[in-house]
Amino acid sequence: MQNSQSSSKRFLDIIGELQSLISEQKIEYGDRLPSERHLAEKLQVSRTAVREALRSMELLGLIETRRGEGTFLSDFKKHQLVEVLSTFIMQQARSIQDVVETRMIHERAAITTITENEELRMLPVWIGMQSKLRERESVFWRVDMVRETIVATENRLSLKIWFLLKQYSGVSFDVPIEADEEIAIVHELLDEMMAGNTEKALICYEKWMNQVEGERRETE
Amino acid sequence: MQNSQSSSKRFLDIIGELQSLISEQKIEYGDRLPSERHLAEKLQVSRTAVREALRSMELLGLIETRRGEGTFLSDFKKHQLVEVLSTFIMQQARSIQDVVETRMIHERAAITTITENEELRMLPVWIGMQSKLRERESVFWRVDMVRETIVATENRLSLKIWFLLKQYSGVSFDVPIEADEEIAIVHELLDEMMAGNTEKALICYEKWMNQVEGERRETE
DNA sequence: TATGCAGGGTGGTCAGACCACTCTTTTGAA
DNA sequence: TTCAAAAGAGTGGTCTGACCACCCTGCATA
Repeated sequence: MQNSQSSSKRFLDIIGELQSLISEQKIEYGDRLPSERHLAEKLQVSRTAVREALRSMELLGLIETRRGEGTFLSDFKKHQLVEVLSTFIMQQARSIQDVVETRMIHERAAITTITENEELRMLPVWIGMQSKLRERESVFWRVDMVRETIVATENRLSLKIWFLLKQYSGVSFDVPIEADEEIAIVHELLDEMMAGNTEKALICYEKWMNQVEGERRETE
Repeated sequence: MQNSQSSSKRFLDIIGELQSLISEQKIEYGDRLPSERHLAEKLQVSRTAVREALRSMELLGLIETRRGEGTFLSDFKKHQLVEVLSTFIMQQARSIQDVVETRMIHERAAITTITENEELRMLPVWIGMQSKLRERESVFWRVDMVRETIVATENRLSLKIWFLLKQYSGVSFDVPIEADEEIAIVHELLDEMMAGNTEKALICYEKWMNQVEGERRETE
Protein backbone atom coordinates (compact mmCIF):
# COMPACT_ATOMS: atom_id res chain seq x y z
CA MET A 1 0.00 0.00 0.00
CA GLN A 2 2.73 2.38 0.91
CA ASN A 3 4.07 1.68 -2.55
CA SER A 4 1.46 3.65 -4.38
CA GLN A 5 2.22 6.64 -2.16
CA SER A 6 2.43 9.38 -4.76
CA SER A 7 5.75 9.67 -6.54
CA SER A 8 7.92 10.06 -3.48
CA LYS A 9 11.05 7.99 -3.57
CA ARG A 10 11.10 5.02 -1.28
CA PHE A 11 14.64 5.49 -0.06
CA LEU A 12 13.85 9.08 0.83
CA ASP A 13 10.99 7.88 2.99
CA ILE A 14 13.33 5.46 4.68
CA ILE A 15 15.83 8.20 5.36
CA GLY A 16 13.03 10.18 6.91
CA GLU A 17 12.02 7.27 9.10
CA LEU A 18 15.60 6.82 10.14
CA GLN A 19 15.75 10.45 11.13
CA SER A 20 12.63 10.03 13.27
CA LEU A 21 14.03 6.91 14.82
CA ILE A 22 17.28 8.64 15.61
CA SER A 23 15.61 11.56 17.32
CA GLU A 24 13.09 9.37 19.13
CA GLN A 25 15.68 7.05 20.54
CA LYS A 26 17.99 9.95 21.22
CA ILE A 27 20.85 8.42 19.31
CA GLU A 28 23.80 10.78 19.45
CA TYR A 29 26.93 11.24 17.43
CA GLY A 30 29.12 8.20 17.72
CA ASP A 31 26.33 5.93 18.86
CA ARG A 32 25.45 2.79 16.99
CA LEU A 33 22.33 2.46 14.91
CA PRO A 34 20.28 -0.73 14.82
CA SER A 35 21.66 -3.25 12.35
CA GLU A 36 20.49 -3.29 8.77
CA ARG A 37 18.54 -6.45 9.36
CA HIS A 38 16.77 -5.06 12.39
CA LEU A 39 15.98 -1.84 10.60
CA ALA A 40 14.56 -3.74 7.65
CA GLU A 41 12.28 -5.67 9.96
CA LYS A 42 11.27 -2.64 11.98
CA LEU A 43 10.48 -0.52 8.96
CA GLN A 44 8.87 -3.42 7.11
CA VAL A 45 11.06 -3.10 4.06
CA SER A 46 13.78 -5.22 2.56
CA ARG A 47 17.35 -4.99 3.65
CA THR A 48 18.18 -3.83 0.11
CA ALA A 49 16.02 -0.74 0.54
CA VAL A 50 17.52 0.02 3.93
CA ARG A 51 20.99 -0.29 2.50
CA GLU A 52 20.28 2.10 -0.35
CA ALA A 53 19.15 4.68 2.17
CA LEU A 54 22.12 4.06 4.41
CA ARG A 55 24.61 4.32 1.55
CA SER A 56 23.14 7.66 0.59
CA MET A 57 23.47 8.91 4.12
CA GLU A 58 26.99 7.60 4.27
CA LEU A 59 27.92 9.54 1.17
CA LEU A 60 26.62 12.65 2.83
CA GLY A 61 28.79 11.88 5.80
CA LEU A 62 25.80 11.51 8.09
CA ILE A 63 26.68 8.00 9.15
CA GLU A 64 29.71 5.78 9.17
CA THR A 65 29.74 2.04 8.65
CA ARG A 66 32.27 -0.42 9.90
CA ARG A 67 32.14 -3.98 8.64
CA GLY A 68 31.62 -6.44 11.40
CA GLU A 69 30.80 -3.74 13.87
CA GLY A 70 27.83 -1.77 12.71
CA THR A 71 26.54 1.59 11.54
CA PHE A 72 27.29 4.68 13.56
CA LEU A 73 25.93 8.17 13.57
CA SER A 74 28.77 10.28 12.28
CA ASP A 75 30.13 13.48 13.66
CA PHE A 76 30.00 14.93 10.20
CA LYS A 77 33.73 14.72 9.91
CA LYS A 78 33.83 12.48 6.87
CA HIS A 79 34.34 14.18 3.60
CA GLN A 80 32.96 11.88 0.99
CA LEU A 81 30.51 14.63 0.26
CA VAL A 82 33.29 17.03 -0.45
CA GLU A 83 35.11 14.62 -2.67
CA VAL A 84 32.10 13.84 -4.76
CA LEU A 85 30.97 17.40 -5.01
CA SER A 86 34.45 18.40 -6.04
CA THR A 87 34.28 16.41 -9.22
CA PHE A 88 30.71 17.24 -10.09
CA ILE A 89 29.57 20.52 -8.75
CA MET A 90 32.92 22.20 -8.69
CA GLN A 91 33.21 21.35 -12.35
CA GLN A 92 30.45 23.83 -12.84
CA ALA A 93 32.14 26.46 -10.81
CA ARG A 94 34.25 28.73 -12.94
CA SER A 95 37.43 27.54 -11.35
CA ILE A 96 39.30 27.14 -8.12
CA GLN A 97 39.24 30.90 -8.08
CA ASP A 98 35.56 30.82 -7.14
CA VAL A 99 36.34 28.63 -4.19
CA VAL A 100 39.07 30.90 -2.93
CA GLU A 101 36.94 33.98 -3.42
CA THR A 102 33.98 32.42 -1.62
CA ARG A 103 36.14 31.35 1.26
CA MET A 104 37.42 34.88 1.54
CA ILE A 105 33.87 36.18 1.55
CA HIS A 106 33.24 34.26 4.72
CA GLU A 107 36.51 35.32 6.26
CA ARG A 108 35.96 38.99 5.55
CA ALA A 109 32.44 38.76 6.94
CA ALA A 110 33.74 37.19 10.14
CA ILE A 111 36.37 39.86 10.59
CA THR A 112 33.76 42.54 10.07
CA THR A 113 31.38 40.94 12.55
CA ILE A 114 34.01 40.73 15.25
CA THR A 115 35.38 44.17 14.66
CA GLU A 116 32.00 45.82 14.78
CA ASN A 117 30.82 44.09 17.92
CA GLU A 118 32.34 45.30 21.12
CA GLU A 119 31.39 42.22 23.12
CA LEU A 120 32.97 39.85 20.65
CA ARG A 121 36.14 41.93 20.71
CA MET A 122 36.41 41.31 24.42
CA LEU A 123 36.63 37.55 24.08
CA PRO A 124 39.71 36.04 25.74
CA VAL A 125 40.51 34.15 22.57
CA TRP A 126 42.10 37.24 21.04
CA ILE A 127 44.47 37.71 23.93
CA GLY A 128 45.34 34.05 23.62
CA MET A 129 45.87 34.44 19.90
CA GLN A 130 48.21 37.35 20.37
CA SER A 131 50.40 35.51 22.83
CA LYS A 132 50.22 32.44 20.65
CA LEU A 133 51.69 34.47 17.83
CA ARG A 134 54.30 36.06 20.04
CA GLU A 135 55.44 32.86 21.66
CA ARG A 136 54.91 30.70 18.59
CA GLU A 137 52.96 28.27 20.61
CA SER A 138 51.42 26.68 17.54
CA VAL A 139 52.89 26.47 14.08
CA PHE A 140 49.41 26.37 12.63
CA TRP A 141 48.59 29.90 13.66
CA ARG A 142 47.62 30.80 10.12
CA VAL A 143 44.61 28.55 9.99
CA ASP A 144 44.02 28.94 13.72
CA MET A 145 43.64 32.66 13.35
CA VAL A 146 40.98 32.45 10.67
CA ARG A 147 39.15 29.62 12.32
CA GLU A 148 38.95 31.29 15.70
CA THR A 149 37.63 34.40 14.06
CA ILE A 150 34.79 32.57 12.40
CA VAL A 151 34.12 30.48 15.49
CA ALA A 152 33.79 33.65 17.50
CA THR A 153 30.99 34.88 15.27
CA GLU A 154 28.98 31.91 16.48
CA ASN A 155 27.64 31.29 13.01
CA ARG A 156 28.13 27.58 12.78
CA LEU A 157 26.79 27.36 9.28
CA SER A 158 29.29 29.84 8.00
CA LEU A 159 31.98 27.91 9.85
CA LYS A 160 30.87 24.70 8.22
CA ILE A 161 30.91 26.18 4.75
CA TRP A 162 34.29 27.76 5.37
CA PHE A 163 35.67 24.47 6.57
CA LEU A 164 34.54 22.71 3.42
CA LEU A 165 35.92 25.41 1.16
CA LYS A 166 39.24 25.49 2.97
CA GLN A 167 39.93 21.96 1.85
CA TYR A 168 40.12 23.05 -1.75
CA SER A 169 41.66 26.41 -1.70
CA GLY A 170 45.31 25.66 -1.42
CA VAL A 171 46.67 22.88 0.71
CA SER A 172 49.46 25.19 1.77
CA PHE A 173 46.93 26.79 3.99
CA ASP A 174 47.35 23.97 6.45
CA VAL A 175 51.10 23.79 6.29
CA PRO A 176 53.14 24.99 9.26
CA ILE A 177 54.60 28.37 8.54
CA GLU A 178 57.40 30.31 10.14
CA ALA A 179 57.46 33.70 8.51
CA ASP A 180 58.16 36.69 10.66
CA GLU A 181 56.75 39.03 8.12
CA GLU A 182 53.45 37.23 7.99
CA ILE A 183 53.22 37.11 11.75
CA ALA A 184 53.66 40.86 11.81
CA ILE A 185 50.76 41.33 9.40
CA VAL A 186 48.47 39.10 11.42
CA HIS A 187 49.47 41.00 14.54
CA GLU A 188 48.47 44.18 12.83
CA LEU A 189 45.20 42.62 11.74
CA LEU A 190 44.46 41.61 15.30
CA ASP A 191 45.28 45.07 16.57
CA GLU A 192 42.97 46.74 14.08
CA MET A 193 40.21 44.32 14.92
CA MET A 194 40.58 45.03 18.61
CA ALA A 195 40.54 48.71 17.85
CA GLY A 196 37.23 48.27 16.10
CA ASN A 197 38.57 49.62 12.86
CA THR A 198 36.80 47.56 10.24
CA GLU A 199 38.19 49.27 7.20
CA LYS A 200 41.82 48.98 8.25
CA ALA A 201 41.32 45.42 9.46
CA LEU A 202 40.01 44.41 6.06
CA ILE A 203 42.95 46.12 4.37
CA CYS A 204 45.27 44.10 6.61
CA TYR A 205 43.42 40.98 5.64
CA GLU A 206 43.82 41.76 1.95
CA LYS A 207 47.52 42.37 2.47
CA TRP A 208 47.83 39.09 4.31
CA MET A 209 46.03 37.11 1.63
CA ASN A 210 48.13 38.67 -1.09
CA GLN A 211 51.24 37.55 0.69
CA VAL A 212 49.93 34.05 1.18
CA GLU A 213 48.96 33.88 -2.46
CA GLY A 214 52.39 35.04 -3.59
CA GLU A 215 53.98 32.44 -1.36
CA ARG A 216 51.80 29.73 -2.77
CA ARG A 217 52.77 30.62 -6.32
CA GLU A 218 56.43 30.52 -5.50
CA THR A 219 56.23 26.97 -4.28
CA GLU A 220 54.55 25.81 -7.47
CA MET B 1 40.38 -10.03 -5.95
CA GLN B 2 38.94 -6.57 -6.27
CA ASN B 3 37.19 -7.23 -3.02
CA SER B 4 40.29 -7.14 -0.91
CA GLN B 5 41.09 -3.71 -2.28
CA SER B 6 42.09 -1.96 0.93
CA SER B 7 39.27 -0.48 2.94
CA SER B 8 37.87 1.79 0.28
CA LYS B 9 34.15 1.59 -0.03
CA ARG B 10 32.89 -0.28 -3.02
CA PHE B 11 30.08 2.10 -3.83
CA LEU B 12 32.51 5.01 -3.73
CA ASP B 13 34.61 3.26 -6.35
CA ILE B 14 31.55 2.77 -8.45
CA ILE B 15 30.65 6.43 -8.19
CA GLY B 16 34.16 7.22 -9.34
CA GLU B 17 33.84 4.90 -12.30
CA LEU B 18 30.54 6.46 -13.18
CA GLN B 19 32.16 9.87 -13.14
CA SER B 20 34.86 8.65 -15.50
CA LEU B 21 32.29 7.09 -17.76
CA ILE B 22 30.27 10.27 -17.82
CA SER B 23 33.22 12.42 -18.78
CA GLU B 24 34.56 9.90 -21.29
CA GLN B 25 31.29 9.52 -23.08
CA LYS B 26 30.65 13.23 -22.81
CA ILE B 27 27.28 12.74 -21.18
CA GLU B 28 25.78 16.14 -20.49
CA TYR B 29 23.10 17.45 -18.20
CA GLY B 30 19.79 16.00 -19.15
CA ASP B 31 21.27 13.08 -21.06
CA ARG B 32 20.44 9.53 -20.18
CA LEU B 33 22.88 7.23 -18.50
CA PRO B 34 23.19 3.55 -19.43
CA SER B 35 20.64 1.40 -17.65
CA GLU B 36 21.41 -0.14 -14.29
CA ARG B 37 21.71 -3.56 -15.85
CA HIS B 38 24.12 -2.39 -18.51
CA LEU B 39 26.21 -0.52 -15.97
CA ALA B 40 26.37 -3.60 -13.76
CA GLU B 41 27.66 -5.65 -16.66
CA LYS B 42 30.07 -3.00 -17.85
CA LEU B 43 31.56 -2.40 -14.41
CA GLN B 44 31.53 -6.08 -13.56
CA VAL B 45 29.52 -5.65 -10.39
CA SER B 46 26.03 -6.59 -9.37
CA ARG B 47 23.05 -4.44 -10.05
CA THR B 48 22.66 -4.06 -6.30
CA ALA B 49 25.99 -2.32 -6.01
CA VAL B 50 25.26 -0.07 -8.96
CA ARG B 51 21.97 0.89 -7.43
CA GLU B 52 23.51 1.80 -4.08
CA ALA B 53 25.87 4.13 -5.87
CA LEU B 54 23.10 5.60 -7.99
CA ARG B 55 20.82 6.20 -5.02
CA SER B 56 23.62 8.07 -3.28
CA MET B 57 24.15 10.24 -6.30
CA GLU B 58 20.44 10.81 -6.57
CA LEU B 59 20.29 12.02 -3.00
CA LEU B 60 22.98 14.50 -3.82
CA GLY B 61 20.91 15.69 -6.75
CA LEU B 62 23.55 14.62 -9.24
CA ILE B 63 21.23 12.35 -11.15
CA GLU B 64 17.53 11.90 -11.59
CA THR B 65 15.73 8.62 -12.13
CA ARG B 66 12.43 8.07 -13.81
CA ARG B 67 10.81 4.68 -13.56
CA GLY B 68 10.28 3.09 -16.91
CA GLU B 69 12.47 5.66 -18.60
CA GLY B 70 15.92 5.63 -17.16
CA THR B 71 18.53 7.52 -15.22
CA PHE B 72 19.46 11.03 -16.25
CA LEU B 73 22.29 13.34 -15.41
CA SER B 74 20.67 16.09 -13.41
CA ASP B 75 21.08 19.81 -13.73
CA PHE B 76 21.51 20.02 -9.99
CA LYS B 77 18.09 21.47 -9.57
CA LYS B 78 16.73 18.78 -7.32
CA HIS B 79 16.58 19.53 -3.68
CA GLN B 80 16.87 16.22 -1.94
CA LEU B 81 20.19 17.43 -0.67
CA VAL B 82 18.59 20.48 0.80
CA GLU B 83 15.84 18.53 2.45
CA VAL B 84 18.18 16.13 4.11
CA LEU B 85 20.61 18.78 5.15
CA SER B 86 17.77 20.73 6.63
CA THR B 87 16.91 18.03 9.10
CA PHE B 88 20.40 16.84 9.87
CA ILE B 89 23.07 19.40 9.40
CA MET B 90 20.90 22.36 10.03
CA GLN B 91 19.98 20.79 13.32
CA GLN B 92 23.53 21.51 14.32
CA ALA B 93 23.34 25.07 13.23
CA ARG B 94 22.32 27.38 16.01
CA SER B 95 19.07 28.16 14.34
CA ILE B 96 17.46 29.48 11.24
CA GLN B 97 19.20 32.68 12.20
CA ASP B 98 22.50 31.23 11.04
CA VAL B 99 21.03 30.54 7.66
CA VAL B 100 19.68 34.03 7.27
CA GLU B 101 22.92 35.57 8.44
CA THR B 102 24.99 33.42 6.09
CA ARG B 103 22.78 34.28 3.18
CA MET B 104 23.23 37.94 3.99
CA ILE B 105 26.98 37.47 4.11
CA HIS B 106 26.90 36.43 0.48
CA GLU B 107 24.57 39.23 -0.46
CA ARG B 108 26.66 41.91 1.22
CA ALA B 109 29.78 40.53 -0.41
CA ALA B 110 28.15 40.68 -3.82
CA ILE B 111 27.01 44.26 -3.32
CA THR B 112 30.51 45.20 -2.25
CA THR B 113 32.09 43.51 -5.22
CA ILE B 114 29.83 45.25 -7.69
CA THR B 115 30.11 48.63 -6.06
CA GLU B 116 33.87 48.57 -5.93
CA ASN B 117 34.37 47.44 -9.50
CA GLU B 118 33.78 50.06 -12.12
CA GLU B 119 33.43 47.59 -14.96
CA LEU B 120 30.77 45.59 -13.18
CA ARG B 121 28.86 48.78 -12.43
CA MET B 122 28.62 49.42 -16.14
CA LEU B 123 26.71 46.26 -16.87
CA PRO B 124 23.42 46.81 -18.69
CA VAL B 125 21.62 44.66 -16.14
CA TRP B 126 21.47 47.57 -13.71
CA ILE B 127 19.78 49.84 -16.17
CA GLY B 128 17.35 47.04 -16.83
CA MET B 129 16.79 46.56 -13.14
CA GLN B 130 16.04 50.20 -12.62
CA SER B 131 13.43 50.32 -15.35
CA LYS B 132 12.08 47.02 -14.13
CA LEU B 133 11.47 48.58 -10.77
CA ARG B 134 10.01 51.72 -12.25
CA GLU B 135 7.68 49.98 -14.64
CA ARG B 136 6.99 47.05 -12.33
CA GLU B 137 7.79 44.70 -15.10
CA SER B 138 8.23 41.78 -12.72
CA VAL B 139 6.57 41.25 -9.37
CA PHE B 140 9.54 39.21 -8.28
CA TRP B 141 11.91 42.15 -8.28
CA ARG B 142 12.92 41.47 -4.72
CA VAL B 143 14.61 38.17 -5.42
CA ASP B 144 15.57 39.30 -8.93
CA MET B 145 17.54 42.18 -7.53
CA VAL B 146 19.62 40.07 -5.21
CA ARG B 147 20.12 37.27 -7.71
CA GLU B 148 21.25 39.58 -10.48
CA THR B 149 23.72 41.17 -8.12
CA ILE B 150 25.31 37.87 -7.24
CA VAL B 151 25.19 36.67 -10.83
CA ALA B 152 27.05 39.78 -11.86
CA THR B 153 29.94 38.95 -9.57
CA GLU B 154 30.48 35.86 -11.72
CA ASN B 155 31.16 33.75 -8.66
CA ARG B 156 29.04 30.73 -9.46
CA LEU B 157 29.89 28.95 -6.26
CA SER B 158 28.66 31.83 -4.17
CA LEU B 159 25.55 31.93 -6.29
CA LYS B 160 24.99 28.25 -5.73
CA ILE B 161 25.36 28.54 -1.97
CA TRP B 162 23.12 31.57 -1.89
CA PHE B 163 20.49 29.74 -3.87
CA LEU B 164 20.47 26.88 -1.41
CA LEU B 165 20.30 29.17 1.58
CA LYS B 166 17.53 31.22 0.08
CA GLN B 167 15.25 28.23 0.22
CA TYR B 168 15.31 28.25 3.99
CA SER B 169 15.41 31.82 4.96
CA GLY B 170 11.84 32.85 4.65
CA VAL B 171 9.57 31.65 1.93
CA SER B 172 8.15 35.13 1.76
CA PHE B 173 11.30 36.00 -0.08
CA ASP B 174 9.86 34.47 -3.22
CA VAL B 175 6.42 35.95 -2.85
CA PRO B 176 5.37 38.72 -5.19
CA ILE B 177 5.51 42.05 -3.43
CA GLU B 178 4.00 45.38 -4.24
CA ALA B 179 5.32 47.83 -1.68
CA ASP B 180 6.15 51.31 -2.84
CA GLU B 181 8.30 51.94 0.16
CA GLU B 182 10.43 48.90 -0.46
CA ILE B 183 10.84 49.76 -4.11
CA ALA B 184 12.11 53.15 -3.05
CA ILE B 185 14.75 51.59 -0.83
CA VAL B 186 15.95 49.25 -3.53
CA HIS B 187 16.10 52.18 -5.91
CA GLU B 188 18.31 53.95 -3.43
CA LEU B 189 20.46 50.86 -3.07
CA LEU B 190 20.93 50.68 -6.79
CA ASP B 191 21.82 54.36 -6.97
CA GLU B 192 24.46 54.03 -4.27
CA MET B 193 25.91 50.99 -5.95
CA MET B 194 26.14 52.79 -9.24
CA ALA B 195 27.78 55.69 -7.47
CA GLY B 196 30.42 53.34 -6.15
CA ASN B 197 29.59 54.18 -2.58
CA THR B 198 30.06 50.89 -0.78
CA GLU B 199 29.35 52.10 2.70
CA LYS B 200 26.08 53.77 1.85
CA ALA B 201 25.01 50.87 -0.34
CA LEU B 202 25.49 48.48 2.55
CA ILE B 203 23.51 50.74 4.82
CA CYS B 204 20.71 50.71 2.28
CA TYR B 205 20.91 46.97 2.18
CA GLU B 206 20.61 46.74 5.97
CA LYS B 207 17.64 49.07 5.88
CA TRP B 208 16.03 46.93 3.23
CA MET B 209 16.56 43.70 5.11
CA ASN B 210 15.19 45.19 8.30
CA GLN B 211 12.05 46.14 6.48
CA VAL B 212 11.68 42.71 4.92
CA GLU B 213 12.22 41.10 8.30
CA GLY B 214 9.59 43.29 9.95
CA GLU B 215 7.20 42.45 7.18
CA ARG B 216 7.83 38.76 7.62
CA ARG B 217 7.12 38.94 11.32
CA GLU B 218 3.85 40.73 10.74
CA THR B 219 2.54 37.96 8.55
CA GLU B 220 3.31 35.35 11.14
C1' DT C 1 -6.36 6.06 -41.05
C1' DA C 2 -6.80 5.78 -36.33
C1' DT C 3 -7.03 3.14 -32.22
C1' DG C 4 -5.61 -0.04 -28.91
C1' DC C 5 -2.95 -3.68 -27.32
C1' DA C 6 1.25 -6.48 -26.57
C1' DG C 7 6.09 -6.68 -25.83
C1' DG C 8 10.53 -5.10 -24.46
C1' DG C 9 13.20 -2.11 -21.72
C1' DT C 10 13.61 0.55 -17.45
C1' DG C 11 13.73 1.51 -12.52
C1' DG C 12 11.71 -0.38 -7.77
C1' DT C 13 11.57 -3.95 -4.56
C1' DC C 14 12.27 -8.18 -2.50
C1' DA C 15 14.07 -12.79 -0.43
C1' DG C 16 17.76 -15.48 0.36
C1' DA C 17 22.27 -16.79 0.12
C1' DC C 18 27.30 -16.35 0.88
C1' DC C 19 31.51 -13.84 2.25
C1' DA C 20 34.63 -11.02 5.28
C1' DC C 21 35.14 -9.04 9.40
C1' DT C 22 34.70 -7.99 14.59
C1' DC C 23 33.70 -9.13 19.05
C1' DT C 24 32.47 -12.26 22.76
C1' DT C 25 32.36 -16.64 24.71
C1' DT C 26 33.97 -21.04 25.28
C1' DT C 27 37.41 -24.31 25.28
C1' DG C 28 41.62 -26.48 26.26
C1' DA C 29 46.45 -26.63 27.01
C1' DA C 30 50.39 -24.89 29.69
C1' DT D 1 45.03 -20.69 37.50
C1' DT D 2 46.21 -18.40 33.38
C1' DC D 3 45.93 -17.29 28.89
C1' DA D 4 45.89 -18.21 24.14
C1' DA D 5 43.33 -20.41 20.48
C1' DA D 6 39.02 -21.80 18.55
C1' DA D 7 34.13 -21.48 17.96
C1' DG D 8 30.04 -18.86 17.66
C1' DA D 9 27.06 -14.95 16.95
C1' DG D 10 26.31 -10.69 14.89
C1' DT D 11 27.41 -7.21 11.45
C1' DG D 12 28.16 -5.00 6.98
C1' DG D 13 29.35 -6.26 1.78
C1' DT D 14 28.03 -8.48 -2.28
C1' DC D 15 25.58 -11.19 -5.41
C1' DT D 16 21.75 -13.71 -7.81
C1' DG D 17 17.42 -14.13 -9.64
C1' DA D 18 12.94 -13.02 -9.48
C1' DC D 19 8.79 -10.17 -9.76
C1' DC D 20 6.35 -5.64 -10.03
C1' DA D 21 5.05 -0.97 -11.98
C1' DC D 22 5.78 1.97 -15.47
C1' DC D 23 6.99 4.02 -20.16
C1' DC D 24 7.54 3.74 -24.85
C1' DT D 25 7.14 1.83 -29.43
C1' DG D 26 5.45 -0.76 -33.11
C1' DC D 27 2.32 -3.86 -34.88
C1' DA D 28 -2.22 -5.60 -35.52
C1' DT D 29 -6.88 -4.67 -35.66
C1' DA D 30 -11.12 -2.11 -36.35
